[in-house]
Amino acid sequence: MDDMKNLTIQDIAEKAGVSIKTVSRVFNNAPNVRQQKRDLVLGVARKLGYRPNISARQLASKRSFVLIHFYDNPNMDYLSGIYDGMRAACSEKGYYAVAERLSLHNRSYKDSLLDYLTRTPVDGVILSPPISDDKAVIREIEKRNIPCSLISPGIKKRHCINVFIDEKTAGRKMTEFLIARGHTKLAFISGLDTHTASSQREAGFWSAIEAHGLKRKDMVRIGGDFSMQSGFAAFEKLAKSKTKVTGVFAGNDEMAIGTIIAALRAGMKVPEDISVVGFDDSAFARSMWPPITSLAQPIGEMAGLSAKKLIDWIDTKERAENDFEFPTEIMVRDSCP
Amino acid sequence: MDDMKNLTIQDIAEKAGVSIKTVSRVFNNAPNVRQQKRDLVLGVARKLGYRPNISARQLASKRSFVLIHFYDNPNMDYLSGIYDGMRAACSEKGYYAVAERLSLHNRSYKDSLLDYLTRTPVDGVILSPPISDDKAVIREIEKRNIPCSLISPGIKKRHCINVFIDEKTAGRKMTEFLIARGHTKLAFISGLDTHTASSQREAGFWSAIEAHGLKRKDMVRIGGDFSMQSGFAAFEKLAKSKTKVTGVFAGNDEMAIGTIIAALRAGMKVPEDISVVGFDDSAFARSMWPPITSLAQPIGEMAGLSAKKLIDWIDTKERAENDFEFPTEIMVRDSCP
DNA sequence: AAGTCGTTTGACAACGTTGTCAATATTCGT
DNA sequence: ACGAATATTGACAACGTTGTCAAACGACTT
Repeated sequence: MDDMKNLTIQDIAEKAGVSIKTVSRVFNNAPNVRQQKRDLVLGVARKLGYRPNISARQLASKRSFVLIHFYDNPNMDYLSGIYDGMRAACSEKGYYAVAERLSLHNRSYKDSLLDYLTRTPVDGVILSPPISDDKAVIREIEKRNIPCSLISPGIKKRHCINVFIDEKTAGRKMTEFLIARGHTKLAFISGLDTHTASSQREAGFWSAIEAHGLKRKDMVRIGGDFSMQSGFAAFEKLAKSKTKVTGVFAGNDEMAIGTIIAALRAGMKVPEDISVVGFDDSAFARSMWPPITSLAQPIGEMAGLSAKKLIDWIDTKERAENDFEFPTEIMVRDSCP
Repeated sequence: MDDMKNLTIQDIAEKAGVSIKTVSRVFNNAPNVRQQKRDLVLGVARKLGYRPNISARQLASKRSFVLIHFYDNPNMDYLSGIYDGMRAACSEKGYYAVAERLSLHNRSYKDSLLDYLTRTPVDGVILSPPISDDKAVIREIEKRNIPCSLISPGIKKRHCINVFIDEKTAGRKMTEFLIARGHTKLAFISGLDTHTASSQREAGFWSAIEAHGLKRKDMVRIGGDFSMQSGFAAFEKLAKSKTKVTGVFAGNDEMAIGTIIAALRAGMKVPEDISVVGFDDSAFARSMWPPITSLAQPIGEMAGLSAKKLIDWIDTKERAENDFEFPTEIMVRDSCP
């Protein structure tokens, strides 16, 4: 079964009666090929099941056909959403999707970035929070003229593609959801300060409070770090607080889980005694008991669009648009029904 | 910064005063190169910072330098352990690590496998449970003469590399741990039946029960499916059971988490009222509250060895040994201190 | 009908490695 | 010390694609 000789551009050229260069042009969507020949070549190629050899392509064109996603936040659910979206878009265009962790805590992260970019040339880069806000990283990429797309950046960069949701509106929407459920004393558990989106969500929270005429002093603001642990700790602080909140807005699902577990341990019922909402709509939010009401962003589509626009940029060497906003949706579940 | 001309084998050959073929030999660890020249070439290459061009290498050698890990179980923690281990071993040898989900539930999974193997040639394959027990998948890989390594296979295949822990002994060890803590009425929550390792763990459980003269009727066996949900359901069944167990052995950490959450909801304290142990030592086991006592297998090392042996096999075209057993360790935490 | 200018096509040389096989060193046996 | 055998080296042609540049083709103009 191993003897199936692989087809080359040569074979297709012969069968179609054109030069190999024309076949090459067709497969690269190059301009200046008569439609008739294009169809002919495509027909022959499809019939024979030809696929261009990647290595030869890379070697000759000095392009790698690789898009890389640098991340730091190890939220697996979010990551695999991005990866899936990237891959779908990439495979459609004959590109490869790669993911690489870049630890910002690590002092030498810049070295590893450089090392990586030098070692394995990449044609395009996607950055997700918190790296999408790291100026040093962005500068290095820019310096090399590598097209770059930022997912949910705190500040949109005009020389990058920016793909995002309106974090503030989302935060506000979620808060209004709690208010609409009759909660008037709320807690907000923030994420890390390095994560700009987190503060925007918080801004949305306060804007909802204000818009609905609720009192700021009925609100409790707790600093977390996106970890389950910090959600747990947040509940402990809440329990000690004089303000008895009935609704908790956690900056992400993991902190929501921590909060719920702590509440259960303290003998409270969720959502009867306290309602909790999360953010990100992760798998755990869905499989937790009770399942957690959470704000979903179409992260797969966002990453997919990132990849697609990046590929356009690489192929045409220019960008049409820069900014792409995506809608969000509240997934209503038992933790705040 | 983009103008740094990349070094080629040619440059190294000139500086070292040898032919390009000799440089090539050195970088491929080919035999029949005098040590003196080898050192010379390596020295020059290191000084200049030369790295072989992957594409050219692939093109000329008709090898892809890619090891792929096919998985189905989407336990992110386990997966990233495998990925990290693979990557460390791969990058050391100039190989690439790729991971690809192969959904066995999906009727067309075989097609996607074929599609994948045809599209992107791979030099070696690593399969993890439950795919490491899928005869059809293994057969397809074998048919193409692609070296293959199985992680924790139910049945060891003699034409594959097998990397595993002694599941039965591990199950027994964990059970004896519970018994040593004074628990005499136990529950075992099994995983999916398709996961052979799970039944072996269970066998270990029963063998410990027998060896310690405990009564089978004091034990409750509950069928789960590795999900948090099923751990939750398991506790509900336990609560209804006439046998009041004090120790629960969950087949993996997610079920352990489900069980604990259900116990908390029912107003029980963990570990005071009921002790729970898990399996896999996942990140969630560590960050849960209480943190979960769990059995750790060195999955990263296992995957690393898989990759290393696979590469040896690819490079030398023959296998030395087949089977590699790894030790396990109980990570004692608060859920059963 | 000839000239002009863009559009389409193709010939052929890269790209940076490894494979093949012949040439040259080195070692060994006597 | 002399072949014979073996270990080491190198020249050069692949590998399958894209880049370059010139040739051929069209459609217009005049």
